Amino acid sequence: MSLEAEPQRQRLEPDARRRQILDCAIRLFGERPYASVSATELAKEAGVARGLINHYFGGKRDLYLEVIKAMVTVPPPDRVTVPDGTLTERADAFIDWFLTILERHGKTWLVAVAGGGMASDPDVGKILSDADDLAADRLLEALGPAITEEEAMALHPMIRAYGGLIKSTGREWIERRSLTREQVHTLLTDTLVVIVESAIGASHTA
Amino acid sequence: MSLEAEPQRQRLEPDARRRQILDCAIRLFGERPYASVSATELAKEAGVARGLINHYFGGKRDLYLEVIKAMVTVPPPDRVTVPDGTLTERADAFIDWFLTILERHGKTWLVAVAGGGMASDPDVGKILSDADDLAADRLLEALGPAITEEEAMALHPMIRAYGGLIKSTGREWIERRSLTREQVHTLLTDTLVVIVESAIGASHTA
DNA sequence: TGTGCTTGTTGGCACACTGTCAATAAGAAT
DNA sequence: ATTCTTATTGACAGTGTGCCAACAAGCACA
Repeated sequence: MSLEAEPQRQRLEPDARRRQILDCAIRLFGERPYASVSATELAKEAGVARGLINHYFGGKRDLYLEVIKAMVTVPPPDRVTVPDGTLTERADAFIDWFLTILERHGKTWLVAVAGGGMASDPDVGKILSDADDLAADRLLEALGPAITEEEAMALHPMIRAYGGLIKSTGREWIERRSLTREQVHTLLTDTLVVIVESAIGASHTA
Repeated sequence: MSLEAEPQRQRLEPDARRRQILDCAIRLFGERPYASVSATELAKEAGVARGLINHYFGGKRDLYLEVIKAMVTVPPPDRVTVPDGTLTERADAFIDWFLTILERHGKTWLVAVAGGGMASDPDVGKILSDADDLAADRLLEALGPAITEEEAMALHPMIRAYGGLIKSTGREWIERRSLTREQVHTLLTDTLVVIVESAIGASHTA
């Protein structure tokens, strides 16, 4: 007796449907660990048949890879960092910018960098590793002309490692609330400067 | 026709059987990620019925928690670190000792600290977090009387975060082989000294 | 040596989850 | 109104897991 009975099924453009499922997956995987989110629940939450997930993404696992990829791609490549200044000033500015965007997307970012709980998975590890590479490049770029090209090459793996410090420090700040933003800022800036100066000094003497 | 037909079933002491299954689980979970190791395979590998795993550990998940717990408990509480010397010397000695034991148990350690691929799981996270706490305590203790009790309190979360740097740096060294032991040694020592001095300096002025 | 008992051990049952795929119908084109 | 494309569905088969009653290995006792 309804005037406009909604059709049982709603046809959407493949891209739209794919995006809808992906958004729903990002939300659910952001709240609970991978294993505790069933494809059935995911489909129900998205108001879709479970088979559609396999149709669009191949499988639950593949969908999860997309989620992680979307999560680690969060930070936009802003360029608000000062283009000149001493190494310390540059590092300071970069960390400050990063902490600001971390203050917003912090929760999501933490889930992502933890691998969502599957860091040992080769494919997941690859995604996270690539994200680390990109982040390291961004950071080295932000430090600007203070370092040469070959110095950047040598620094790259160290900055990758430094990324681990960023993550754990961020976790202490956002999740455990055991550090203030000022403490985090100081710690990350100081260590970054030391790492860069130490490595550059070593490369100069070598 | 066998002279001494082995009995189909072999009765073991509960502790022995439990240890046997746990050892087997440590080996398998150390090689492949959690999801790809089935309880069936685990039981077959251990030469036991699958039901026995549930009987002794409750479930595959609970067994996994035991494995992680066993893995992160690897580092023995040695006391070879120099009891006196400057902060830099102490840090240097500690890092050197740590890198040496890491050279042996490195592979296992990396699997463990990555959460084996389930870091987002609350229970797994708790185990890793406790391990981080213990490691931070050990490190602060190794730095010795150079820092006071309340300084150690304030430093604790920072050292926890520093643990993240240790992990990522160790991964670059052991897994990716993008850094040499000397580079790792220098990086970790320098950053540790800076973190401690910076925090202590701040607490002195405060 | 034979018998009974304790309990470590087994195999099968029921349930949940996942990937696959042919059948279905929503929506545009005619 | 009808046809056609294809997004969408529901069911099926396979696999993994927790649970539990039945079984027997090894010890104690007569």
